Amino acid sequence: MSGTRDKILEAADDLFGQVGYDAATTREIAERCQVNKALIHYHFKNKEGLLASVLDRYYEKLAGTLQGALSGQESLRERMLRLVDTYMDFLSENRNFNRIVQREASGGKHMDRISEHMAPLFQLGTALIQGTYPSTRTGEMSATQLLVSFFGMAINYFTYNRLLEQLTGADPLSGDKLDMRKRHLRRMIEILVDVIEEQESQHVS
Amino acid sequence: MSGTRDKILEAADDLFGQVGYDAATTREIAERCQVNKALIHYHFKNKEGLLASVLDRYYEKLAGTLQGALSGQESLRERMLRLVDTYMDFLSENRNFNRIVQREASGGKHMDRISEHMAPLFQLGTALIQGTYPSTRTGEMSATQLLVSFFGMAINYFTYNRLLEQLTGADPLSGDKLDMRKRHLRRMIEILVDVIEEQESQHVS
Amino acid sequence: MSGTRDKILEAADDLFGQVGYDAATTREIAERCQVNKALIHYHFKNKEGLLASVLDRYYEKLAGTLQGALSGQESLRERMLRLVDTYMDFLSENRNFNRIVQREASGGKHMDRISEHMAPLFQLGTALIQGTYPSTRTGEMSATQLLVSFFGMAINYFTYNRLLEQLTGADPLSGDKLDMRKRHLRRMIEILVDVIEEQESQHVS
Amino acid sequence: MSGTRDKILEAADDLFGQVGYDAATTREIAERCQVNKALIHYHFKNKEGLLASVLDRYYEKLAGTLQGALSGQESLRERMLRLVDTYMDFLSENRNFNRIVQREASGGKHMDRISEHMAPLFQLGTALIQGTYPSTRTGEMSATQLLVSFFGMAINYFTYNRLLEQLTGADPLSGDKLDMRKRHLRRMIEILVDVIEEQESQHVS
DNA sequence: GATGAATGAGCGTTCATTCAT
DNA sequence: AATGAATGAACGCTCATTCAT
Repeated sequence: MSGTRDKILEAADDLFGQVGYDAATTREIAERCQVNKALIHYHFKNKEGLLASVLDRYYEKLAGTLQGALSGQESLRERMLRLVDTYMDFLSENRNFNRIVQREASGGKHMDRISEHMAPLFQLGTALIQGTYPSTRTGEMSATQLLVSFFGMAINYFTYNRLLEQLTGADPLSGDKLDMRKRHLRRMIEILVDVIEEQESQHVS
Repeated sequence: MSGTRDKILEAADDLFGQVGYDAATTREIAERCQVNKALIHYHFKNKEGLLASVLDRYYEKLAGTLQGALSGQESLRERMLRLVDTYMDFLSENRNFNRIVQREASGGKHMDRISEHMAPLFQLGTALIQGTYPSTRTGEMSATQLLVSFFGMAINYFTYNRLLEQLTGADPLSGDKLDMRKRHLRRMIEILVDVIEEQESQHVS
Repeated sequence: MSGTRDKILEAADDLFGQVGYDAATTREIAERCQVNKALIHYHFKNKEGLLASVLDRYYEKLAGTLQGALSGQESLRERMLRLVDTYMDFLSENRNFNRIVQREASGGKHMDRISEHMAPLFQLGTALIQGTYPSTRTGEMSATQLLVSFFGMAINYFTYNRLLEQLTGADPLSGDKLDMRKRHLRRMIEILVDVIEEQESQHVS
Repeated sequence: MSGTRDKILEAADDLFGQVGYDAATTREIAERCQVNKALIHYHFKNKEGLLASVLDRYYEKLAGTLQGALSGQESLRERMLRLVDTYMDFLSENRNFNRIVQREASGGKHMDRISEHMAPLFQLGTALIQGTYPSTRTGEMSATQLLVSFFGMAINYFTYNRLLEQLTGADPLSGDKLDMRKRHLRRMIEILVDVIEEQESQHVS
């Protein structure tokens, strides 16, 4: 049993989340989990491999979580409402995830690795929407445009939580505030699905 | 004449945008603009001071741009439609801006400086919306929630443009694609303002 | 085996002695002992830590040496005569010691560390003298005044040895000249102990 | 009128005294006297030239002071008593002098310059003593030995004033304490001149 | 005399990584 | 699986000094 590997992963996850990949040092990671510095390279080959493992772990968890939310027999509207909740919960419970991904996705050498992880999730989403609503295949309200928007709405609440905290004086990640945000996003879903369904009826005719 | 200062700013802007603040080195910045390494510290005191100057320059430009878009006698709806266009153009013409800000806003030591810059812009936005639509003072469709959402929709298109490129096979930042995104966002504005105005009429009664 | 640590200490000792702490560079220390520059920081954390270790080593040696000289059953006069010899031998055999200490004791950031090392030695000396000759507790011939004087007589011969060399044309640190200096200091001891014992007899009456 | 030159000298004197030649930077010297950094090189050629000027100024002052004390028709004993007072006053009024000299005399590249300054003063002293007391030409109580001793007694009180302050809890450079030290040194003169005069009478016979 | 900009060398320090044990 | 020592490259930064104006 290699509890060491997990301890390193945990520490790296924390430090990457707090200061970013480049500012994080193997020395501090090793110190945080009380492990010899050289062991990081023994277990993960190098610093990049460590980040890859951290990301892999997250996307594995995320894929499972989202799949669970998307499956089922309810209407797409219902499943999307559930998805938003699930995703917000995931971001809330794994705050380092968004911190790491937002940073590395904004350019730099790890951008592609993240793209690779997200592509199948994104494609699953567009396929699902387009399957139900053919009118979303193209145009200004295409599934792609909608997904990017929803993705942005969800993620940015976490990315700029410090700004929001400063502006509102309250912790945006507390249970209350997070619930309000989830209500907002569900409302957005309702509004947009209404719009799409109306557009769909015109599209068919 | 202090063209040197500007040359350094330009180079730093580029490198910060490409690899991030931490991965950027003063040595490479100096090389890129053919300037002595020590001059960076002469003109900006610090690597941190250099980032601060880069950010200041952007937020100065942005504040001017947004103010121009928000002023005028048209309805708020009109002004918001114009604002979205203006903001998207700004992000398109200053692509490093989003790269730098997204990274540094996701935690780390420069988060607060960014918050300080964005706070007044954000407050201006909420004040404007709440002034016209009192029903947006609280609740799931509050001005704050709406602003975070719009901000996220706009920004994320740029943040994940590489993912979109990979998925669609086309450059999301080309004129065509960018116009489509702007149309999407304007449509979102129309939809939401409709919703708010209806909600407003009920709120008054 | 940590011979590396000692090699670094030796080289640092030499260079600090020759050019002073500030003018000494870690790079040259590393070169002198054929050791990787980074190892200095691995073993001593800091350039400051390196100086601290150099000083500690000296004061440890010195404390042992002086304790050996002061112990015994002979009269204080005898022990002081022996002490002077021992101290002069120590300074002669560890010439960098005086060079380093004189420089750093003359103000600057390491002054306090040196004071801390010397304080117990100094206090031991005064206690010993005052114990034997109560009349030296205060006044112009107090133990403190006498110790400072003797300390100065001994040290300055080394500090200004280059001046003396220039004036006399001979090496003041050669065996002959050093012996003469030791005879001078012993004679000073004899003279002053005579004075103190006479003063003591008047003091008692 | 070049008040600038003097302002620089003053600032350099202070900083050299506080942190030493190597740790002092031209930038801080320039800042302290509100003068452009480049002007230091205009007025003093380089940093070494600045130290040379600082030292020259001191030794000029010192030579005048000592000459005044040594001249006169009184006995050598009287003149030496006066000299000790004068010298201690000089050290007290020019505390940076001793700080700078002790540091640079302890090895390093400025040692020789200091030796050159001190040699004539030292030779004057030995000539004077040997002229009056021929028995001090050689031996353990030679004029040279005596001068080194007195020099050391005087100087070391200032060099180790911080240690003394820590040990006694009082400022050794206050008027009271300084007077006591001067009394001690005068007493030492009396004692030693007595010894020499006795030795002299035996030497003649 | 005085200044702001510029320079090249070098500073102490830290990095990810390797290696022998 | 684990460790302490070692490595070479590079880091941000500061230095004394120069130069054109």
